[in-house]
Amino acid sequence: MKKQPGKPVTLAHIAAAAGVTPMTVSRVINESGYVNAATRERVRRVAREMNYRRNGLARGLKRQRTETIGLVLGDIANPFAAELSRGVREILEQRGYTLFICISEHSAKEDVQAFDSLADHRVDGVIVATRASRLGNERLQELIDAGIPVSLIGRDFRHPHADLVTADNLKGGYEATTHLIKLGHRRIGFIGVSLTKSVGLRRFQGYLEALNEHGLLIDEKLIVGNRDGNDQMPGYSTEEMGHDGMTKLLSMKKRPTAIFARNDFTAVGALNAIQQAGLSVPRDVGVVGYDDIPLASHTSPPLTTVRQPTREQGRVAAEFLLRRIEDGHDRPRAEQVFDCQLVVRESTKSDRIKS
Amino acid sequence: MKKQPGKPVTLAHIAAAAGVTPMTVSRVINESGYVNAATRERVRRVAREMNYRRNGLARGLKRQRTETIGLVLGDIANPFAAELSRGVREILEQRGYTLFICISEHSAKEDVQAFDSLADHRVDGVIVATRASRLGNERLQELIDAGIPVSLIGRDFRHPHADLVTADNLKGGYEATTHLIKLGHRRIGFIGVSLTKSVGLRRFQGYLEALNEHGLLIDEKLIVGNRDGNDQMPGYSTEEMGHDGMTKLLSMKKRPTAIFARNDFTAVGALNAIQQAGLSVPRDVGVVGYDDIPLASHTSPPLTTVRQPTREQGRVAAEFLLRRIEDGHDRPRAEQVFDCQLVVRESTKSDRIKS
DNA sequence: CTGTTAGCGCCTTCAT
DNA sequence: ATGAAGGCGCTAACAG
Repeated sequence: MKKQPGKPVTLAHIAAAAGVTPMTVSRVINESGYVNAATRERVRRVAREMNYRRNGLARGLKRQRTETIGLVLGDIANPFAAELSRGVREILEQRGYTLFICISEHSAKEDVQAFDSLADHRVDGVIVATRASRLGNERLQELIDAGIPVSLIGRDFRHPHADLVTADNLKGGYEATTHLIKLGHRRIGFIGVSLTKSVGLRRFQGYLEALNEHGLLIDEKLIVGNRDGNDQMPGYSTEEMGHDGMTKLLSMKKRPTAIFARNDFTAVGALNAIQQAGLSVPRDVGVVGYDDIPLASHTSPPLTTVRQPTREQGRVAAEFLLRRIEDGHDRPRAEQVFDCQLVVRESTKSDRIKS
Repeated sequence: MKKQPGKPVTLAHIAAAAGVTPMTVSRVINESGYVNAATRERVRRVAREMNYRRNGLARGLKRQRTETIGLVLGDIANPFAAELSRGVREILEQRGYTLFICISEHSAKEDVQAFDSLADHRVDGVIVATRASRLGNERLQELIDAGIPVSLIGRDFRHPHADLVTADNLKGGYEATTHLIKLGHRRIGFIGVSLTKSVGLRRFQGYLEALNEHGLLIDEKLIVGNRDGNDQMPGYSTEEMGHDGMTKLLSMKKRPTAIFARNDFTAVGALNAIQQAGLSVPRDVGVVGYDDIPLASHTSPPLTTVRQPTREQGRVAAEFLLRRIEDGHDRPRAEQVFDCQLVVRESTKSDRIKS
């Protein structure tokens, strides 16, 4: 048993070099079972000298688990996704799991590819934080039925054996809009509707409900975004949507006195469009965003927004998943809905509304 | 061979159900070798009905490759990292590889963990885009020596058998600073020095060289940041550093007339600090950032910055890696340095400098 | 404390 | 066009 140059070192190589069997080496590497102290040291030394790396494929194949979790994200350039993954990692790390992230760039096809890759490589479970799609949901269904533990974050999909974590975006949208109404605004615009993103849709519904409940008419002309369902654009470029949408709203004969943007990036784009038009926030137009990204407190003026406990959602999703991995596929689904919190800053601190 | 509920379906299960041997099923699944058309259809149907998913561990173990690439990123909430990963994915996808991303949160320890996880799970190669550290470099060295193909992006580490892609940050910093000097600025601040991030360090060196070469004195008081080397903060929160650094600079008796920020987030923070102080950009203070993130063209005023071909760097790193995987470990190292490009926008469009 | 046996699920090779 | 044998590298279970 001589090591070939180029081929990876195996337990057998080390065993031969140390004059023991592969099993003993395995015990040393995994620190399991009894091994004579002297033998252990010798094996350790040889393994180190030969630059041994264990083969996770063989190990996983034998043990039927890989201590590995997959996370599917739609968009990597996104403070929300980042914060989520931090929460997930926090939990996984302390439980000894490794996290592999797959990006689907908001495409259903790549979503499916990500699921397949992770399932094929036998991760012990998958956390899915991409938005729903017919294709994606179908494959997800298959995965779960095949017994792969799945935990969902903010994805509009239910299955009796998949856990779900969401934020109450409807209520968040409702509160953001109500905040503007209470400040005296009567013509409130919405920037960033899209028919495919369920999360944004919820926020929009909250906006509609608030208007309704306060007896305000819904004016379609105050609602902008890409409503044709064609929104392949990555999340971060919504600054552009905010900018363009706001510019459009400002060109109206009776422009809105305030706007609610579907997320903070959109709001920042709107902020700049307003300032470029020579108007002032919040004096001429009040602005509310959503997500409370780090930038939100550093814009000028600082942005009123709705905060959701993002990291906590990641943590809980990870905990749900680990529990499911331990308890097995039959565990009934857990669901947790998190409250959102309005964060009032300067961008709505208006005391007189121009009508 | 009856399928146990709960256990995954294997080739053997399908073979039994379809009345063939596992080998035939394997040929159908992989579309390799001759299989009778009728048999093929039958096997396909059974596989579909049983919701078969191939076991990538067994497959990889046998074939000695997984068609899988690992990407190690320091910070996920970062347009730069996002753009990089898009470039990488573009190439990998068309070549049939799957990408798994690991995040190290800018910690050397987690960097090493990521390397180990990926190596253990036998990815075919690793792309590393985290900043250098002693620990990380040591382990990287071991990986490469063990024969794992490695491609580096913007990481200050050289090895005869690892490829490297970088942007010329020194030149970029030099040109950004020279731009300000040519506009007439004489007191130019730098925000965001840190002794550990080599990339930022290069930009800073460019700043120093430009000052030197134009006969300007270097004023230490104009240089702010966390110089104690203690910068565990994630990249995106550098808005805070920009804000705080700028505030500090503005409180000086002779404040700078322009600043160069180590990246766009820092610059945005500075922008807002300036405006909160009641001053105007570029009239009172000119601002230059670095990276040309999408936000940069949507700030008010739009931000002058330095663009690097980020996605292209990802593409080239991926191409280097694939070539190395094909050619084997002995392939000599490839290195490509990309030029950066100054993008002039409103934040430096000053025609009169207040001194 | 250490070794032997066997098999995880798949695919390469050779045989039919 | 299909099957049989064997082994990738590792470890559970049992034997000594």
